[in-house]
Amino acid sequence: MLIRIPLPPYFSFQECLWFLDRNFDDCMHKVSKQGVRKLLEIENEPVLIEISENEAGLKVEVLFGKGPEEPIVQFVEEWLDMSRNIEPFYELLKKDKELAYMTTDFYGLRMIAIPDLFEALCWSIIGQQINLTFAYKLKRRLTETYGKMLTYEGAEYYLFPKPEDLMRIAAEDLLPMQFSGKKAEYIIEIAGKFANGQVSKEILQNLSTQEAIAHLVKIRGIGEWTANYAMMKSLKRLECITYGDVGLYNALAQQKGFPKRPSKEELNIFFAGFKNWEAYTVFYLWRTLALKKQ
DNA sequence: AACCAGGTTATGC
DNA sequence: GCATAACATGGT
Repeated sequence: MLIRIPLPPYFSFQECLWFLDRNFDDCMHKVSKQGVRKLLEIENEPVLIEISENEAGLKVEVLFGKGPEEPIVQFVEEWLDMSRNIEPFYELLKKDKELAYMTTDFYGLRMIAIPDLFEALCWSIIGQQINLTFAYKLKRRLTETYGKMLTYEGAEYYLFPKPEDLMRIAAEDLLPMQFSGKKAEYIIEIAGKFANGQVSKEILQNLSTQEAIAHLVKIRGIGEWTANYAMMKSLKRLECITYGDVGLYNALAQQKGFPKRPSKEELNIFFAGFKNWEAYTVFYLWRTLALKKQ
C-alpha cells in the first residue's frame, strides 16, 4: 500500500530526517538513504512503514501488515508535526538577532514527537542525568528485551514495551542492563500506573498544561524537567519549557550568552519573546548543540 | 583523571 | 525550605 501526504509549508523532510538520524543509535526507527522505517501498532497488529519523499510530497509505504490508512497517516502527521503552521514561530525567530539564522539553517525542521506517552515518560526517565549515547543504549536493551519485534528483510524492528510488559518485572531484572536501581523502580511503577489507568494520555489531554504537570510530578521519578519534556514531546503542549535542562542551558549560553545556570526568571524573560512557541524554541536550541559536532 | 551528562529522590539541618 | 549525596557509566 502506498499513501501520499502533501507537504505543508515550512516543512523539510530532510531536516526531520536529520534529527531522526543525529549521531545516536535510536532503536525506535531506522534511517536509510531513502527515508525512515518504523514499526507501528495499528489495531493491535504490527505495521511496518517506510516514509520517503518525492516530487509529489511524502510517500508512506506499508512494507508489512495492513490496516486502515487513516491511523497511519495520522501517526505520520503527528510524529513529524505536519499539521502545524509554524510561520508565526519563524516570525518570532526573525525578531531575535542571534537566532534569526535558524529560519534558514534549520528551515522546515519540525518538533519530532513521541506520541506514546508511556514511551515518552520512560525515555525521559532513562535520559535523566546521563549522556545521550548511554541513554540510547539503555533504551535499546529495554526495548529488545521486552518490546515486540518484527523481522523484515533481515532487519529487526521494535515496538516500545507496553506497560503490561514492564509492570510485572522486578527492578533487579533491569540491573544487568545497567539501569540504576532507582530508574528501574520508577519505570516499573509507572508501568503499573498506566496499566491500572491512573495515568494515561487521555487523562492529561483533558487537563490544562499546569494541571497535567502537577499530576505528573506526583509520580516518583518524574520531576519538573521530565513532566515538561513529556508534555512537549507527547502531548505537544507548545508552551512547555524544560526547566533545569542542561542541554538547553548550554545552547542558550552559546547562542545568547546566557549564564551557565540561568534562573527561572531569566528563562521566563527570554521565553516571553516566544509565547506559545516555547517548546519549539527549546527544540531548535537543542538542534544547535549538534552544530559543532559535525 | 576529574568532571559533566537533555535530573530526581532521600536525607539531614 | 534549602543544600547535598547518591545514582551508573560513557564521553571529553
